Amino acid sequence: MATLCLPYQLSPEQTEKLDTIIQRHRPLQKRDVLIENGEPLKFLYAVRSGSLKSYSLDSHGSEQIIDFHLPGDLIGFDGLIDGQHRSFTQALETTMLCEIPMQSLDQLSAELPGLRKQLLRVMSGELHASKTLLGTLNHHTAQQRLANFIMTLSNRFQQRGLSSRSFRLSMTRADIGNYLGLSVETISRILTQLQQEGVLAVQNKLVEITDPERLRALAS
Amino acid sequence: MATLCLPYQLSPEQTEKLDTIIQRHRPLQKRDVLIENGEPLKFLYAVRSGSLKSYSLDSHGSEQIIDFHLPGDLIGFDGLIDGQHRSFTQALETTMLCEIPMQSLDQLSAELPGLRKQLLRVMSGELHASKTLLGTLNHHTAQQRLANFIMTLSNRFQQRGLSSRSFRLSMTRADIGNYLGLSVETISRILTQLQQEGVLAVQNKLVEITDPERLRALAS
DNA sequence: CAGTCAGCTTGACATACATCAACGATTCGT
DNA sequence: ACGAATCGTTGATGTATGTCAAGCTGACTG
Repeated sequence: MATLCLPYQLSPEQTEKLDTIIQRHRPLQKRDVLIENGEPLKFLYAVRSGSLKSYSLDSHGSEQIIDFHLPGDLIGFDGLIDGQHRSFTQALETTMLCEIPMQSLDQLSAELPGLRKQLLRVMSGELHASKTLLGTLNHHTAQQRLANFIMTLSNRFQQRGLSSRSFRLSMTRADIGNYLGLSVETISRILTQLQQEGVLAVQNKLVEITDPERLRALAS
Repeated sequence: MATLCLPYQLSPEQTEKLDTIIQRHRPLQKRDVLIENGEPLKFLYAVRSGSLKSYSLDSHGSEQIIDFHLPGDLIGFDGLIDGQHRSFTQALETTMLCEIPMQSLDQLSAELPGLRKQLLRVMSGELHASKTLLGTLNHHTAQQRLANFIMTLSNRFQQRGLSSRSFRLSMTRADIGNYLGLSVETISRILTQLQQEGVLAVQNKLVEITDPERLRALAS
């Protein structure tokens, strides 16, 4: 089960130890809330299938989407700072999770240097991704942002052994817009535009990348 | 020395152990480059005085500022993912640093659970700050972004026991603009505007917050 | 199976900010 | 201490993207 939930390079011995602390979580339905802001951090979660979004609420109570979580992702790192989750996390579709008790994880990471490094590596990777995204959003046009978003999804699916050419956008256009700092209308317009240019084939939630090379070029 | 470089709650015993591995680094002058992209990650650095900026170069070779580092900050976490620094880091003024060998830190963190937690906490905090900033930049006007930037600096200075009311902007207007995704001209215009409204008193690099309440209101 | 509603698309118009340009103010190096 | 370069300010103009409005489509529900 550990290999399903934490698909990283660990020795068989380490995997076995991990298995003893990882639990299966009940499946979530679309719109189910996994984590509420301010909740004590008792578990990290690993996505087995499905997807989720994390968001915070600003002073006016409107959603600010921080991240989308795909199969293989770990959820909850932002709460390590003070033992409280710092955002809401909600399922975008039917979703299966593993649940990893923080306390056991901490104990185990004392014994296993490999696990310790792995955890740091995952966090470091998230940090880097987040900072890169910042740069991307700051200095790019709407088209570049969206192209970049789709490339990033494609890459993440590929890393998990799923199709990088065609996939389902489980989030709404509004979610994408919110995440990229663009309006729904702009997302919609650019998707049709990319389709007209032969870069994508879009059919509702389904996206096929018909010209990966040009998409990559647009994303830079 | 450890207390200077890593001003976190650690026991005297832990502090003493840390002291044995922390080294003083030669002072940097303005524009000196501390870290080059792709360099192997041998040390983490802690800022004792002065300030630095981290940036990456996009495909056209132009700078994307990722972060500013103030006294008390730790530099280098984004490199843990694969043992390579993922950005350039350059001094904005004369700057004093401590240098912490990664290898010793790793060994030490196996012994000291408190240190391990502290490291995770720092990274988690950075992750949270970075994701919050993302939300801020995406959904706010130029004025709100700049107000937020100045509030954030103010808070960070306060945490380090420095004045939160007046401080020096060691980075150029262009740096601020780059970081916030705005043009130099916009930064300049909004600074004069905030001054006219009596929120700030700006004199070249020196900023005094004359109406913290209104600044906070603008930043939200 | 029909009605409803959330999600998506498309068009017309408004605006915040970028860009271009010129000039003033500091800082830096010799 | 001087000249040169970098940095900062201000004004005029352009444009990408937001906002408003209307209609369309697909999905869930009773």
